[in-house]
Amino acid sequence: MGRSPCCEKVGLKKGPWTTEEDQKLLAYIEEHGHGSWRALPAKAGLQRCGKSCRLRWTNYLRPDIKRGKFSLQEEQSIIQLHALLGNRWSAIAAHLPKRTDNEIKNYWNTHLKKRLTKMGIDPVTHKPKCDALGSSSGQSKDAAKLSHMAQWESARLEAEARLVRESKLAVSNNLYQSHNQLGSSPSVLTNNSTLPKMPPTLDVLKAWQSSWSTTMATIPPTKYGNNNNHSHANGAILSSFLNSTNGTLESPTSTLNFSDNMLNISRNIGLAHDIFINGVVPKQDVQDDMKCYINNHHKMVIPEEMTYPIDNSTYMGDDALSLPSIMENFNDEHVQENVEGHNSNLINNDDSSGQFGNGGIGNCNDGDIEENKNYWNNILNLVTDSAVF
DNA sequence: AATGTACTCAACCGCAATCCA
DNA sequence: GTGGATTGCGGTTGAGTACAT
Repeated sequence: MGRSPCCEKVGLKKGPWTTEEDQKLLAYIEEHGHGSWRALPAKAGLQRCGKSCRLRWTNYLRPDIKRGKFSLQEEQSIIQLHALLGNRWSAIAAHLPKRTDNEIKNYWNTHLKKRLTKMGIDPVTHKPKCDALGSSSGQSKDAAKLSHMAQWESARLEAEARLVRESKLAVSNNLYQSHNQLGSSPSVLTNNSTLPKMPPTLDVLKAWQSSWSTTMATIPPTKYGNNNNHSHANGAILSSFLNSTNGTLESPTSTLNFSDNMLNISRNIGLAHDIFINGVVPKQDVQDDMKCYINNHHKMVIPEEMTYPIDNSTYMGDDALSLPSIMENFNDEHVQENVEGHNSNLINNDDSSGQFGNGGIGNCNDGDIEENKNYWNNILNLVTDSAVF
């Protein structure tokens, strides 16, 4: 039988869009929003299928799209993210503001892939091609560790990307609602059926929490000590984050509106990320403080002998925030800044982030860390050099 | 100037996931 | 629980352009 076409193809135009078509589509979406792509072309007076309209909008006409040459930093980010995520362009795009997955994919295929190949680096594995056979057992062991780290980081990035997307959705949802409440010009947006659905935030966080537990449980017990303790600790911290919103999200009419909540939660995940992933470890009294807080507020007893997940050599000093102070600082004006900071951690080629070096991911020993650093530095240096010439 | 080749990137295709009645 | 509709995503195509011969 074959697959039925996504829409009636007879008489529908294909190929490049004309400026007139662009204007029609833009005008329609500006006035009505995009509820159903299937019905949109007819309403907008376009001889196109809905899918084509959606694509044109998401990849070209959307106002929040940056076009033009990729910066060196963007290139570096794409290479780093591709090494971790593979061809998951939408996940990569979530970390590159204002760039579409299609654009990144094209740029990778036409520029970066070739450049890496020229450098003798396999664009799929991101390893030097001469190492492709993985000759010695030590190398394959390292490769396995890196692969494990990549998988782990990949899962985290995916959740983070999803959170960012949902946060954006929530913000736009609030904007729509504010817009309507202000009694602006009539719009289809006043029709509830066309409003974006509230994201399943608690589900996301619970999935996140569960992913922490399961992933941490797979990490071998080297510097992390007892894995079970870690998954419990992570679960406890994240439970407290969940419970800090009383187990439910405030309604948009409460003092803390939905998007604020999203930002707060994002921020706390970012802070948890700093603590557990970036290896930022508060000193002992702050750790005790955290345990005490969890105990008092959530009736969860944290065993005294619980080891901190990361080597104390990465102790961050007196500026460390205790969990209670994190909780109590929900509404400060730096929330947005912090969230953005955490989201862009990966983009910064900055060792202080610890993402690719300083004891950041999983159970790296010093050798692994050095190797990772060297690997990335090599790639980035090569990219920088080739970009100059 | 004409022709061939390589490159770019917008757009398409089709599968998979998700939504919803 | 089910099936159709819708949306998201990654792979691929091909028209337009730049460059080489």
